[in-house]
Amino acid sequence: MASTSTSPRPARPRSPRTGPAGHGSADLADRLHSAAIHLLRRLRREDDASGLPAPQLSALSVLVFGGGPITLGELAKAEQVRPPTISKLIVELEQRGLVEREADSADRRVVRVHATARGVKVLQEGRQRRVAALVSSLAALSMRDRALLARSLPVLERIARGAGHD
Amino acid sequence: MASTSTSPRPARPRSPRTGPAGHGSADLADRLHSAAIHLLRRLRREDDASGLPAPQLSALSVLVFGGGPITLGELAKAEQVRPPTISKLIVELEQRGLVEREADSADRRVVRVHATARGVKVLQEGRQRRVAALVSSLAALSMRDRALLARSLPVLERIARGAGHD
DNA sequence: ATCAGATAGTTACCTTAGCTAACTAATAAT
DNA sequence: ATTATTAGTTAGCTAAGGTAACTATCTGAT
Repeated sequence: MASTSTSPRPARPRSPRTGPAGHGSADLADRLHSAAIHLLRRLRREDDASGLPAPQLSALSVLVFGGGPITLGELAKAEQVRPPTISKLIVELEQRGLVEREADSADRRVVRVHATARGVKVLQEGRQRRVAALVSSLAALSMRDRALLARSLPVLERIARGAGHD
Repeated sequence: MASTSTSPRPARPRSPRTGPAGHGSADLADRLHSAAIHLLRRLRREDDASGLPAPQLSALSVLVFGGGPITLGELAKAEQVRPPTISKLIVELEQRGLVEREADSADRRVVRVHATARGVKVLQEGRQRRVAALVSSLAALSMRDRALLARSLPVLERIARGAGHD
């Protein structure tokens, strides 16, 4: 059957809730919100098969691909969470042997963290495991839909980061 | 400056992590995952300003827009979570006076829930509050980007629901 | 040189979301 | 009637997120 993507929106696609009006930024925002919730719920379940929880994976990937050790404060900012949240998160990653702390010689308040070799390995494996289900969904899409998604991702990423916010 | 959206992807848009290769379904999945995490984190913070937590809002909106009372099992399925999760969630919504249970006369095992008048009201207010920040981000997008996002949403929704999964 | 303020993290404590396992209660099947 | 199945709940776990209050260090005035 025809993919739903190319038609702009057939009244109410299939979601049980489309919001009040059905068009405009509010509706868009609402559906985006809902889609994000369900996407993450789905990924969380897949990932429980021995992967890392999503926030830990996310933080670890900052460490691995961010190039070099960074401070907890920088990490908190990158991950858009409060210091205590990062603090705990790092403790857990540390207990799993995936990251290590290093002291800053100049300023002894700051703590820098970097991924261990095992952290890098686990990240890559976990990433694969986690996205495997997504990949199969993506593979099931038509080329057009996949291309559409790929093109809209930068936009998505910008608003996820809070562009146009303050 | 030019919006980043229309160009497919300028090497590394601005995210500190783009993944290993930088193309293919795995990369797409990875970035989608990351975007969803950050989007929800952002919304959670906005919403704490007196709104409901995201999962509660999501469940409530199923009740409000789903048309008529539904059983906990159906709700669990709609929300893609396990029964105990829904059970607790409903308890909380109930304590806030936003939903009510009703017994099924035919089968006394099942519990149906429906939103109260207050539930409907709170949903609408909460929804507005929650998406307000998103709306402002969306409003800051170019028309092209917004249209792009709108077109890709049905695809996003499908994969969020697990299409092509099993 | 000291002492007030700012900054980086941590600790303690709370709420919520999600899960599995084990349970109760009710219905369906043999 | 007994057994099996189904709907929800309870108990107990892990983890993410937050605020408030704390320690430790650094910076800047005086």
